[in-house]
Amino acid sequence: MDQRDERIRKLERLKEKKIQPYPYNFKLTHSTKEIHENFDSLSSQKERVRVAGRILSIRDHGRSTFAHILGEKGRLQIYLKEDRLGKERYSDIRLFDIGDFIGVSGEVFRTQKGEVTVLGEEVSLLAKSLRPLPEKWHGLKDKELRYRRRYLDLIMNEKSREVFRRRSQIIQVTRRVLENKGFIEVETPVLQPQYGGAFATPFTTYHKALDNQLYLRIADELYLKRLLVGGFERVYEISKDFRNEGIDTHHQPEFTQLEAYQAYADYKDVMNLVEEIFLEVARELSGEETVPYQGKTLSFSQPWKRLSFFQGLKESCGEDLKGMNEEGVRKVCARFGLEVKPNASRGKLLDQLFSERVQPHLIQPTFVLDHPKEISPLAKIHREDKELVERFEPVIAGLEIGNAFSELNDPLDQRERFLEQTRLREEKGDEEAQVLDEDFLMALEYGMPPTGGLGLGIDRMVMIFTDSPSIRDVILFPQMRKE
RNA sequence: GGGCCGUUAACUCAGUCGGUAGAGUACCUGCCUUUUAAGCAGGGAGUCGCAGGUUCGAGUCCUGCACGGCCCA
Repeated sequence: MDQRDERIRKLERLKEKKIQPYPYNFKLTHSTKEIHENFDSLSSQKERVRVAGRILSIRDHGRSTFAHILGEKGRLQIYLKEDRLGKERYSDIRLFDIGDFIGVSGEVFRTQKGEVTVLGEEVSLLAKSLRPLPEKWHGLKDKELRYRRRYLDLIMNEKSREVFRRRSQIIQVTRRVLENKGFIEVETPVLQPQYGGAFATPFTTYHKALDNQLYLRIADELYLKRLLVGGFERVYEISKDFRNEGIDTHHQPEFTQLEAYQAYADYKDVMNLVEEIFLEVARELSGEETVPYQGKTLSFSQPWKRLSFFQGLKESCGEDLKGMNEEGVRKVCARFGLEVKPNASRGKLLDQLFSERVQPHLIQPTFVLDHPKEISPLAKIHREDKELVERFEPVIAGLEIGNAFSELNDPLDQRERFLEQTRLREEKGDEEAQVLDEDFLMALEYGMPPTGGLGLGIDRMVMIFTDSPSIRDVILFPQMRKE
């Protein structure tokens, strides 16, 4: 008989004793944390409290029993004695198991060793658990189990609970910064007849009634810009995007992104916004402007370092690649031993070179700016250099955290850029090349104000602020292969 | 995609040279009314990831596969 069978046997015995194993509610007076925080007044006034939680451990001493329960805000010890509960009720608790939810009422006291404890006058079963929890001392370590059965990870690992509390806080502070600046939160389609706004392979799906192929969005960008055409001046959306790509420590096919668009602003204004968001989050979470990450100390004090794309390459490669043609860039890649695709365009090669040679060394928060035009089809031409665009990517701890532009609002130029993408798709077989979107172009032709736009990868941001080495650690239910 | 490592009881892990499958926690029975990984005594618990192969004999050696982790691309 395994432990599950044993618990089902107890369930039967509970029913024989007319004890409902799954009652409907329980009125609480305090959380487990509040019992600890208000212990002095609760004990001096002999106040009767009602608390609830999951049993984590049981220490049976015959006619008395200690147990720890786990509430959302932490552990609390309870003490049950035969002379308090009565013989009959006390015998009931032998049918309780680690993992069960119980409710307890009684007064608080401190044990001889000083631990805050609730002395139970009444105890009731709130939900019977049929499966044993992982071991109390070592907890749940197996990463696969932690991801696949996240609920067990959350029960057993306080650190994991803390990551997801912080995730909520990070998003909350980000929203607050935007709301304080007058941004409004909007929602745009997840199911799109035409995907766009990023270089990525989409997931496709099908709508029966419309008899349409639809795509899960890879970005919110093109819809949010339509809202700028529509007259909203500050909009943002925090939502899931979907990219049909591989999975590794920095990528998940389903991830959360913030996108924000501000009319009459350019990319320099957006840099200030990014600095402000990160600084606020850092202050809120740690009370400081620095954050530890994987053994390093990151400083979010303003202003961040600024490094132009080609300057970074020049320092790394020892020569200026700005005017260099595709063949030349390919030679540089070869010189540094990069494995490049034979059909990669000049832009792709430059991008790969930067990602592999420069980006990993950018530990402190850095804006990489002024990218080549050909890898930035939605960004406006740089006001001082027609080969570049006004774009930046925030890089922290070698991780690309986002992407931002002075948004391209010249509809004729935008059409040209889309056509260039189409050429890359056809001539170079670039499957991630962007798709010409007539409906979006039409919107632009009605006129979009000058706009600064931002995309921020929320999951990676949470990694930074929770000192997590893998994106899987900050997503509650990461995608896994089926078992 | 490539390399390395892992998969043994519900959990955390041992398992030597190929020779009867182990420990701690958890579970069950008994004792114990302020314990702290409570304690004491006794007991039950396994598709050794899956499929082949070598062998008198495989958790252990070989091959393939699955899942996971780390590193590289």
